[in-house]
Amino acid sequence: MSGAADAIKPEVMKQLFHPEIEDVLPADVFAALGDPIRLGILVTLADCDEVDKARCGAFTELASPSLLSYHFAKLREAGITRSRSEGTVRFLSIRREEFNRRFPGLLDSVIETARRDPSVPRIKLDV
Amino acid sequence: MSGAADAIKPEVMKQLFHPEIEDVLPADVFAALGDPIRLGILVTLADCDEVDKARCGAFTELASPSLLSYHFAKLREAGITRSRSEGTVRFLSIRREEFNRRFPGLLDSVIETARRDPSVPRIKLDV
DNA sequence: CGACTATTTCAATGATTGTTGAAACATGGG
DNA sequence: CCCATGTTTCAACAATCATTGAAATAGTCG
Repeated sequence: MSGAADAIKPEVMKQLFHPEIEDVLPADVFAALGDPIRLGILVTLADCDEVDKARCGAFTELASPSLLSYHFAKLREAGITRSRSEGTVRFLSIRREEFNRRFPGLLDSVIETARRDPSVPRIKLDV
Repeated sequence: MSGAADAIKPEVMKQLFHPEIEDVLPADVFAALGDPIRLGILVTLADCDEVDKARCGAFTELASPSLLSYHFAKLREAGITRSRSEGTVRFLSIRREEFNRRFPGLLDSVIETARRDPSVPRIKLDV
């Protein structure tokens, strides 16, 4: 429109839906946890969360890209994770503080449960 | 077979399947918890578990008998509850000790989570 | 712009789920 | 034995789920 070059464009990829934490229902949370791949994503995130640098593309050992995207959406829509875009890459993290406020103590025991169990697949993120 | 009258017949209703607690997988547990009616059954049981006198028929506020039976089976097959028959009636209880041994701390935070949330239906058992 | 990479979306599929109502089964009591 | 009661099973159904592969989209870099 104006003659000025739109040089400084803040990288804003399409925003994905994240529910308000108050709107998250327990049954939906548990349903989201009821799949081994998603539990694998969760424990992998939990073991990497301190750096907050878990690229979506780093999970390909768990499933194909498109299937991963499906499972990422399930976790995100259940209020468990947050997806943040940075340039061409998308990062995934656990909504720890919010989730702990909404369901105190639940996340820790879920993660511990999943972490302890060999049926839950996990990968080593190369951060 | 023998001429003796089979007078003393211990009341044995058809045995329902209960998995060994070691065979229970976290993903199946969470899937079983991923339904509001089943969470309602669980918190109702939790609030009545001390007496261990929760008749299956006492849950009819939550759903129809046949639907209840379906949800009871889900909880049972996920290793969360135990169904015990006594004459014509069936009683339901939480497999607390076993479950706590298998997944330490999980059950308590699940029950707390469900108990706190108004989206989980609950009933008052008339014991 | 055009090629390239990362990720999501779409369409299609078979499997599983939650629900309903009718039928079957088990037990106890006349 | 027949009946009443409590509970499960069965058959059906629409809805959702997990999975696949191809296509679309967003951003980066030449």
